[in-house]
Amino acid sequence: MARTDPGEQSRRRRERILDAAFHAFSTRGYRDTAVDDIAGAAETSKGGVYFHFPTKDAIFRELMSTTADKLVAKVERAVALETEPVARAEAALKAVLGTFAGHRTMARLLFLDTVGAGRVFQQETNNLHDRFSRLIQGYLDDAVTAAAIPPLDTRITSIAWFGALNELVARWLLADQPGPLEDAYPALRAVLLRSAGVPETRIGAVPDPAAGSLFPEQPR
Amino acid sequence: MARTDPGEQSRRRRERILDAAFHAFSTRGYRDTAVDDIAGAAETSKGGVYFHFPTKDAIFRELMSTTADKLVAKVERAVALETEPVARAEAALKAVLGTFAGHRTMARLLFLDTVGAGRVFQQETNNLHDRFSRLIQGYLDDAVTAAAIPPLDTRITSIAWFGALNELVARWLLADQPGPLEDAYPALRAVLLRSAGVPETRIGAVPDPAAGSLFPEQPR
DNA sequence: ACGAACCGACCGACCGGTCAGTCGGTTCGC
DNA sequence: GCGAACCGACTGACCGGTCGGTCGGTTCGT
Repeated sequence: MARTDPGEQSRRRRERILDAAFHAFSTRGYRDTAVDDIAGAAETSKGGVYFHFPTKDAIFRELMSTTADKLVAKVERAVALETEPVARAEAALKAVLGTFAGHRTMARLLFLDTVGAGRVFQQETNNLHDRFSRLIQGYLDDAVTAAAIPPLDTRITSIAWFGALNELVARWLLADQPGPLEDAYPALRAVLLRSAGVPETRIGAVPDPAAGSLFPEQPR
Repeated sequence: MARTDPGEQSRRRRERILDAAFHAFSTRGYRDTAVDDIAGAAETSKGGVYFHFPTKDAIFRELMSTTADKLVAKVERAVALETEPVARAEAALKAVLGTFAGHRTMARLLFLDTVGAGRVFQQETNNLHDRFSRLIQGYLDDAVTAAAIPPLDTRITSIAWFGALNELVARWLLADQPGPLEDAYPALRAVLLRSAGVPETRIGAVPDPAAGSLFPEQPR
C-alpha cells in the first residue's frame, strides 16, 4: 500500500473543485460562473474538471444537496438535545440562524444562488424548500400532538415559517452592511412562536430588541 | 387629422412588445428569453424591438416597475376602504392573494422570474421586496399606534409577513396542480394576525380549513 | 396637384463575444 | 509501459446589440 491510497489524490482534487465551485457559485451565481473559472480557482484545467464531473449542472446539484444535508443534520442534532416541543423549535431556529451567520456563503448558495440558475433548477429549489418546510411541519405536528400549541394548519404555518426565515436571511445577505444575523433572533422567535399560537407567557421576553440594529435605517 | 393620430400605431406596437416580453419572461425567465423570441411573439423583428427599447434590461425593468405599481395601487385602494387597523391588514392580504390568483403570470414575474436574471437584478428584486415589506410595516406601525396590537419589532415582523406571503405564492406557482390560491387565505390570515399579536378573540374563525386542499398530498 | 425631400417605423443579416462540452495528446504514479 | 489523471486548444451554438437599408406616409415647394 502506498502512503496515499490509490485515488486519494484524485479524491482530493475532486474536493478542491467542489470547494472552488461552491465559492464561485455563491459569490457570482451559477450562470455567471464559467467552468474555466472553477478550473482556475481549483488550480486545474477545464479538462480536469470534466474528468471528475459530467456536466456543470452535476457540480451544482451535488453542492446543493450536500450543503442541504449538512444543514439538516445540524438542525436535527440541535433539536435532538431538547424534548419540549417549543424548545425544539427554538433550537432549530437558532441552529439555522447560527449556521448562516457563520457561513454567509452557504446561505447564498442555498437561498439566493439557486435562483440565478435556470428552468431546471427551479425544481431543485422547489425540492429544497419543500424539504425544509416539511421538516418544520414535522416539529409543528409534534407540538400540536403534545398540546403545546393549539391545533392549526401546520402545512400553511410551516410554509409561512420557512418563508419568513428565508426572507430574513435573504435581506441580511443583500443588505449593504448587515449587522449580526443573530440580532434578529429574539424578534423572529417571538413572531414565529406567536404565529403558531404559543401562549404569550411561554414567549415572555421583551418586545424591544434595541430597535433594529440588523437593518439600520438608511436615508434614501 | 388622420383617423389614427400619428404615433398611435407606434404606441400600440410598443405595448405589444411589452406584452410579449411579459409573457416570455414570466414563463421562460429572463435569461432563457431571447430578444428574438420577444420580437417573434410581438410579430415584429429584433430591430423593431430595439427601436422601442434601448436594451433587453430596459424592457424587464419597465415591466417590473409597472407591474409592481399596479399591485401596490390595488392594495392601497383595498386598504383605503377600511379604517380599523386589523381590517386593513386583512384587506391588503386579500387583495394580494386575489390578484395573484387571477394573474398567475404577474406573480411569476414579480416573485420567481425576478430571480432568474443576473447580478444586476438582485438589486431590483431587493428594491421590490423592500418596497412591499415597508408597505406592510407602515400598516403594522399604524396598528401599534392605534393599540390594536401590542408594540413589537415591526421591521422584522413585516419582513416575516412578506416572506411568508412570498413563499406561499411561490409554492402555489410551482405546485404541479395547485388548488385555488384563495383557499389558503383563512389559514394564512390566522397565522399572520397571530404573529402580530392580534388577540385570539379578534381572529376567531375555525382552525380547520378543509385540510389543505391547496397542496394536496402527492405520493413520492 | 404633383413630385421631391424627408421621416418614423421597421427589417434582418451580421458582428463580437461567451461558454459548455470535446478530444487528441501529455504526464505521472506504480 | 500502462492506465488514470490531467491539459488546453478547439468546436459549435447561442445571443445581445448594431447598422445599412426599405417602405409607407406626410410635408413642402412650385
